[in-house]
Amino acid sequence: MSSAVTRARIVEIADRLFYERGYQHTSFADIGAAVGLSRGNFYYHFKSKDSILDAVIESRVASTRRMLAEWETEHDDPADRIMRFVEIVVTNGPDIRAHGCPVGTLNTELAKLDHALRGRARELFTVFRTWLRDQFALLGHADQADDLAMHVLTFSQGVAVLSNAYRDEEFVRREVDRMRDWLSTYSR
Amino acid sequence: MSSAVTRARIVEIADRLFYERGYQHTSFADIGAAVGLSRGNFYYHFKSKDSILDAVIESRVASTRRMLAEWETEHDDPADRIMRFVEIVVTNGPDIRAHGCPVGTLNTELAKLDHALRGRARELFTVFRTWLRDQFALLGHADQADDLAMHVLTFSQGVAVLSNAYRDEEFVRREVDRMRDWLSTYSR
DNA sequence: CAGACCGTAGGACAAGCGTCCTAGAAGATC
DNA sequence: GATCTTCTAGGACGCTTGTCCTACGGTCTG
Repeated sequence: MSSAVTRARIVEIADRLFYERGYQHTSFADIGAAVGLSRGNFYYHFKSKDSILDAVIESRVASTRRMLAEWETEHDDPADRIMRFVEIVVTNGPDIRAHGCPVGTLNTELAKLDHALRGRARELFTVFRTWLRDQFALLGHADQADDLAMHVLTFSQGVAVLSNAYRDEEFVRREVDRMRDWLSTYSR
Repeated sequence: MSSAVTRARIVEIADRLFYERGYQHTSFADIGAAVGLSRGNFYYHFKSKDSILDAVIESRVASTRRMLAEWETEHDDPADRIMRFVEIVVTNGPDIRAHGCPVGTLNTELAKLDHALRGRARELFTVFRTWLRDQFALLGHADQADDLAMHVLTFSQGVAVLSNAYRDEEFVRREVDRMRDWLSTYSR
């Protein structure tokens, strides 16, 4: 099979495993078994575990950008776009209850490891942050847009951690409602 | 040295290392080196790594209860007590920026590992949750006390994750201010 | 002083890890 | 069809992990 295709499959599966079990707790052998490749053969595609992580982060950044761009075409009102983000914790509820937020948990893990790719992982937050900032600016709050963006991120991370700990769907719904009320005071 | 004293020292040091570097990433050898004991000798005090974790969680639960009891003697107004909790993210700012919230990150890690002690770690959240609930009940909001308690926890976890990712002190301050305003609508 | 007991040191162990190597299969090129 | 490149299998390597064992130095009891 072509190298590019195999590489993409490795990244896709590593992405899922890193999310579900964490980076440290996912071994070369795990990825190899899931992809259907021998462990040693990995070295042809990726020279180290870190380089797989790097590719996974890059892939996540790209797909996040795609998703946000799509939301912009689907909603004209920036407030609707922001709510679309807020509701991720409902839309992806089952995954988040089981494994937390992909962005938050990766950042938390890499911070503990003092990992070289910590900075790259933070970019994932920044993609959302700048996008949210832009939406608040469009709503006429350019002066405090970044602050409001960070507040929305704070909400989503808090909900993710606690819904993961308690596996409580109702709690998520109540927090989303609260967020909707808060957001309405910043809408047109 | 007496067994009880050594045991307590192991727990104390393991507690710190688990917080700073994560559970998985802390080895028997690490703890041994930090305590000043040979690796093998550990088996005299703890029969497994999990049993150390269990002791660490127990110790954290106990010290959290002590702290909360102390806050009750220091503040008569439940709103002041809640603010004392809210301000943890400022008081322990440097640690949280460096290593996240001890409770949140442990729960997140154990969830990924699908670890047997996940439930015990959740107790740490519950200690805060029930205490906050009691404070809101004292403020006359018994009907929605648990919901409000969870909202405060959501705030603290969200702030912890993001201040850890961005190492941003100003952000924390702004979120605490926002929380203070929100809380004032529930005070007497 | 003799013996029992508590705490320790240090290494053996099997397994798993990330990394690396080599030989061969598969496929493309001429 | 021969040759060269691309991809793969499978295992060796050195290291670290959690676990376990045995033998030694202290301390206290009779």
